[in-house]
Amino acid sequence: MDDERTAGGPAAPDARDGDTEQRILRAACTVFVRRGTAGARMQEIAAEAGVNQALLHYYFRSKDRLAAAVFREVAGRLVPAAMGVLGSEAALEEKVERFVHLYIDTVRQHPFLPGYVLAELHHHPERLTTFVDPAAGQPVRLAGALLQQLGAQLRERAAAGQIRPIAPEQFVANLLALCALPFVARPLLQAAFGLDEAAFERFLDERRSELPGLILHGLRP
Amino acid sequence: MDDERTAGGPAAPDARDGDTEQRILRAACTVFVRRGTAGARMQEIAAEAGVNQALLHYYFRSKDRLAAAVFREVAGRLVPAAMGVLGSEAALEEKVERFVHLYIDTVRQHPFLPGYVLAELHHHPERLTTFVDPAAGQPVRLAGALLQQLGAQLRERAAAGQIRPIAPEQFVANLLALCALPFVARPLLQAAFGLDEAAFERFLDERRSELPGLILHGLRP
DNA sequence: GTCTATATTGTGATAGAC
DNA sequence: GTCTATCACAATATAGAC
Repeated sequence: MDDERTAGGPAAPDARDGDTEQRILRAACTVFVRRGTAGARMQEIAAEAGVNQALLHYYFRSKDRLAAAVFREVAGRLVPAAMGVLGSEAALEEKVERFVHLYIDTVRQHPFLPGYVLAELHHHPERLTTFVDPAAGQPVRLAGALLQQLGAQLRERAAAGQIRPIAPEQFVANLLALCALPFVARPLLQAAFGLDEAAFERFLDERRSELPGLILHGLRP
Repeated sequence: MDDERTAGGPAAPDARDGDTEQRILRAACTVFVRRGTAGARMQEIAAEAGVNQALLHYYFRSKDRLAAAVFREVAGRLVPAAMGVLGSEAALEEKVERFVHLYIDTVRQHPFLPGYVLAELHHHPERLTTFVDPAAGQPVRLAGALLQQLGAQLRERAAAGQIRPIAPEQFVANLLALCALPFVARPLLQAAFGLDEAAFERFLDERRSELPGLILHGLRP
């Protein structure tokens, strides 16, 4: 189960790919996301990385610093991309579809990621500083430019009679909710609906194609 | 912050209301929901209950058994009620509105509850047996009667041209998503939208009144 | 039933050889 | 940089007096 190795660069001295710090960080991501921060064990991370526990402290000093590094790593993947979509110049329909597809396609490969990020923010709100714009001290301007731009877009459409008025905060919350919850609640849904892994994947496929239409229909006047 | 006491029954011998086992269980709920199972400490629970740590083991034997009791307790509050609404004989519009109001009104008093339940199901899927119908071995018949009844209702409406067709699984997932996520993602939303506690409460008010309409509009043909 | 004291791990972290 | 060995303490669990 461990110690699987890639083809291996020709000059790899000990048959383990990548430099050690990266391997440890990747292993830590796996374990922290799987077990949660409080449930993760340094020993399990070391084993997953194929090194011993002392090296973890050599590179990251303490479990808490390693946890912070992990959070930056995994949250940094999705959040900026998602905000990029919402803050782009695209039309509303385009934004919704791109957001849904980006979110589901990305998270599918790491199903426990949303649950980890959200739980971590509950237990360690200070990690929000990860997203803070150093200049403004504001969480990466979702509160600022993005929300305002989106709000203007929604008001325009409403004024033209194309959609019903909706606050941009509610709009973003709906989008996030409909995309994220199937992953966060996966064990519950699989049991309640009686779905095995394959059936759940089909459930996600169906969602991916139907959500954009559903969201936009909900806004029609 | 602790040791607050009620008016007190006249025959209360040591001025602490309720019997000890109940006090411990309630304290355990508070701490487990706040910290998560792995992060909860027996000592903190003992302090919260106003007793010492040994009593926890006297009544519940081990941390794991206490955790199981807590999960039964808190999950047992909401899940059956929500399923009762969805499985009732009411019309679709009625079901949606009652579900949204029930969910938001109930969870508002325990904001971290959904996050706890969902995280717990990730880390301890075996707790799903809490919901298992002892007879059928099926998770409390959401997979069975309820889902079928709801599916029939949705198909009828679609056949009458009143809504677009939708699988009952997707419908339930949407309902749960739109209600639960604001609580699960509360720290993120508050920061991203720049809302203090009072503003977030208003955000929830708005959601409570707008969600039913939004959900039903999303289904129109 | 409830307490104090203590046993017994588990777990993050460090020292020091190589 | 990487390892083995070990420390120090936190946390669950138990023993036994009252």
